[in-house]
Amino acid sequence: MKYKFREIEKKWQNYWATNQTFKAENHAKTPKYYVLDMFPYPSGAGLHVGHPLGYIASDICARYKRHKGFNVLHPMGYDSFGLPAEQYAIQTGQHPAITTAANIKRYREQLDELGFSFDWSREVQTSDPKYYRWTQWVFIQLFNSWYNTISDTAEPISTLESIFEKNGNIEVSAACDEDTPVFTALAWKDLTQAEKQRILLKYRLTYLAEAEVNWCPALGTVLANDEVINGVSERGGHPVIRKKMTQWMMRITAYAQRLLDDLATVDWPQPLKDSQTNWIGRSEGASAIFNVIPNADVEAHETTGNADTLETSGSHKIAVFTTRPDTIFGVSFMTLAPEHDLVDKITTPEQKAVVNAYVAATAKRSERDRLSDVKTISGAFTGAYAEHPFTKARIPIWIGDYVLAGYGTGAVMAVPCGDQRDYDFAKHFDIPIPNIFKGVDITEEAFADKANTVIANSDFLNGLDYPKATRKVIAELERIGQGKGKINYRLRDAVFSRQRYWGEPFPVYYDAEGIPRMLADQDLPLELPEVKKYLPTETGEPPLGNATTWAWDTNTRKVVDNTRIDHKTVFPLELNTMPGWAGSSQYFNRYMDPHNQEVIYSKEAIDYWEDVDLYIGGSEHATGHLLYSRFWQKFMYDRGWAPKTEFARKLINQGMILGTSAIVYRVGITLYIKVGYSELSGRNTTQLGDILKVSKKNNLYVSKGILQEAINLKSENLPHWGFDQIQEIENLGELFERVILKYELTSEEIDGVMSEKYVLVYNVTPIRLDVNNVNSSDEIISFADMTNWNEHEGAEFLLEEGKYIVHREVEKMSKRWLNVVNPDQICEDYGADSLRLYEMFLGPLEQSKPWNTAGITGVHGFLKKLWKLYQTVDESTPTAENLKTLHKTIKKVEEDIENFSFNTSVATFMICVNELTAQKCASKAILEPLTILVSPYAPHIAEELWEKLGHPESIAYVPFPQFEEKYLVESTKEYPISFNGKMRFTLELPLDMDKSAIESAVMAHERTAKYLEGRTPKKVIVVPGKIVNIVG
RNA sequence: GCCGAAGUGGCGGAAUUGGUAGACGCGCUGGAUUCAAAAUCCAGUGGUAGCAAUACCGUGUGGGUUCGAUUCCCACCUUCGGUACCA
Repeated sequence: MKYKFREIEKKWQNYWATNQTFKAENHAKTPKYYVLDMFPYPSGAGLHVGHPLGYIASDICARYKRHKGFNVLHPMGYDSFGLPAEQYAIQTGQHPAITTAANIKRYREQLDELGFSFDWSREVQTSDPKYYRWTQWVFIQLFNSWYNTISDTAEPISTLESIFEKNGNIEVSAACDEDTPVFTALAWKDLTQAEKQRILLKYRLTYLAEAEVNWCPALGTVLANDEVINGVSERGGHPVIRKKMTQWMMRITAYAQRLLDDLATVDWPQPLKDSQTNWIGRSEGASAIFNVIPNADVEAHETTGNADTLETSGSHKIAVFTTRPDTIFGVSFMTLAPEHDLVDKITTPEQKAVVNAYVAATAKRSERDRLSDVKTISGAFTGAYAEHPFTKARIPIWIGDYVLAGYGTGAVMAVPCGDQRDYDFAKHFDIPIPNIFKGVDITEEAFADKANTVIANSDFLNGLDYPKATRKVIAELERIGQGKGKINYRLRDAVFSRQRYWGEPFPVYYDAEGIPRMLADQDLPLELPEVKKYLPTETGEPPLGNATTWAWDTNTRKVVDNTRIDHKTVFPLELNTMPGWAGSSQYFNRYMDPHNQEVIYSKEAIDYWEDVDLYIGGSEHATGHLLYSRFWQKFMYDRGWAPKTEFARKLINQGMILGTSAIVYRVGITLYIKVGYSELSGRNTTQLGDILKVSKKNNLYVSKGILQEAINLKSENLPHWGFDQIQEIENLGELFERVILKYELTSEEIDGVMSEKYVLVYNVTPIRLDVNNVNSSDEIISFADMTNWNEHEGAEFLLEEGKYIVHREVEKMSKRWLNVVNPDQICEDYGADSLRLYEMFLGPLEQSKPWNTAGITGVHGFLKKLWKLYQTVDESTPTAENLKTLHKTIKKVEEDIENFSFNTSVATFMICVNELTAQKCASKAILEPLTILVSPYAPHIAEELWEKLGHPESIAYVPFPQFEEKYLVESTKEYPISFNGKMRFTLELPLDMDKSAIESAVMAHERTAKYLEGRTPKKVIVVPGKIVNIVG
């Protein structure tokens, strides 16, 4: 009988669905096991063969654990809020819910085709009001909580209010805004309700704050850092400015230390833990306060300003954070970030113009742009001076964009002798560089070697090393009240507002005083309103500003028409929506009890399932989803809603499956670009005509626009570009994927820059061939005969329009690159079981590897052989050989699954089937357990064979075969006999033979004599059971 | 720059408490079957030399430890991923 995989697979997929084979119960006598995949965003493109990799691995684990007697929870759902659906809505007017539903339907079909053992009865969709009701609920709980840094836990805000009533906030130690005032109980009682709320907002775990964002006025939205390139928006090229906007924030920084510490408790990949550690960025040091020396001119100037600044003028303090407090006597200036609040207040009238110009210039640049341009030193002197806390010396205060507003206090005490950035700044602006290191030359560069530091010229620190000096100076700073030891984190509170339509609405309205108020739990969900258009409003409000029914009636507790807003009982609702990570930060817990309408999940459910035993997903979520989820989980734990502080015990990052793109380059006009040697570092071995990949690594970006412009010029008119132009062409949006470079000159010195090179750029409009349909691209119709483009790698074609080169590149699968391989077609041609096996067989799960459809015939052939093996099954007693093959396989497969080494177990299956076929094994006693072994990997064929073996019920819960050592016990060993470490021949000897007996047996062998050529061996190494090595 | 991962046949990869390098599969070569093809089956397949037995070389490069190194140590090169004026 033929292996009709299509029929078999359909049959069992229907069986599983009809019988709800994989429905998990929230209770069982057996232990629980929770296997989770990172749920997908249902994109319009559907799945490609790379997507299911992790799902297949997790499905194997889930099925294996069922055989092992665990109660397995293996759910799936969709992270269905997101940008693509919204963009599609903007373009077509189609409601995102409609596109999303269609995409989910398509995803579901594709997933079902692959035979996953998901418990679909627990499906969640983040854009479903029944789901996001609970996202909103968590938000409310965060709002109603504060972080007590003494108990180191989140507590209900009501506890804080009662403390305020009794004692004010003097005794309170909490994660709160920097500008929180100190008050007594008496003062608290005198405050109005609104004032009290404003204070409480400074403590809440989610709060409103002015955050600096990339604002694009033309698009009317905030852009993420990676959506801004060279100060303009990636799409449309509109100018982007840095702007402060009121945004919802998450006080994740309250959890920084715990997020760091608890990494030690989870079994996650080290690289992922490292990225989280870096992201949190803990550094130890000290904070120090420098007093600004009052300046009469500034104060005179300020009196003309508003009254607010007047009361604080004259007593400005600059707080800095430093990891090197021991170098405090080396301070020769201070630098503030251009955005620093004090800049305006301390700048002298003479310097005002210069400073304002500099601040304005910096504001125009995006943060990313600033960071990418580290070579240019710029800054301005404020005219103000600060007083050194110890020497009382006058220290000039500068502003410079090398100081970032968002890190530390946005101000640094500059120690040019000990920090290269300060050193460069000092050199550039001719600021003195005092040396405070003993026996160190600082004429060329700063000295930053902590380990070899001996402090000099530093009063009470003289002669001390780094740790001693640090301790001493911190003690001194504390004594004079101008500083203390401090731990600083790079982690910032997360902006939680998005000016988007397709996201969770905040369950928030604003009262008459503009204070945010939460909806009551029972009023949730607050559903997304209908809007006529999905773009920002003309006044620059987020898309929800277009909704006409978007006001909250506190009497009826219903959403009502905006016209009814009276700020008495009807109030405006929040217009922002939540970011993508909101919905994914709790879904793993919601799966435990997904249909609960009373609570987010029942206590029984979460006490039973506790946490995820195995979480599989991509490493791109290392610092986003996984950090935010850990934060939410800790919060839920603190408030008693979750029994575990970490939601996932073990995590595996599956690698990417890469596609092979076919790219045709048209070799266009040559163009001269001067490239600094540094831009091509490491590539000085490039040969004439090499195809050089343009990437971050060599920092040479060439924009389409510039090339097209240049192509229109004749070579003699080409501009002689200098470094400024190079700077300009870096970072431009539309990047070429490849540039074919040809070196013309080796080196030259221009403008004092060493080793510059002229590079002849042959280019180059890469044309991509659709690897699935080479003939489809009109542009390269000339290549129509290249159906087997693989063979044309590197081939050059001379056509009328010019010269073309064909190139293959392995890269991420993407619709855009035309290199996507569709799993549907594979399932059609070879079956889901083949696809599952093949994806596992490709290589280690964690590794990225290229896809090559041709190879699937190997595993498909294996399945056919397996099928054949079962054609004549009998009740015969298995031979010792049969049993050995089987138990060897059981052992290896079991080990492999436990180690997530799926590729090697597929190889083991192949060996097993090859051996059993050779042995002509037909024994049911062998084939029955083999079916179970294979079933997690190739479930359809396993079910079918199981049925053929006479079992009416599904194989899914049949116990895993028990490995028995006794079948593998050997009496002899094929000893490799080596001479000087080189294996020459093998010799079969009894395993129980002792060392000396082995030695004499080997020495007596005729071939030993041959290799010794009459010499007496110096030494004979015998490792019983392993090897014999004769040293001659 | 910093942090991390990795370099093994034509390709994907296997083997690590140091013990027969290249399992398994793809591809390729030859053969069987077929009118032919597909499919299937058999044999071979790291490189060099040789009819062969066999010899030498071989796990990014250079050293080292060891009877023995893909595995351990030192230095370096390359590729990939992340991150970056973090004070």
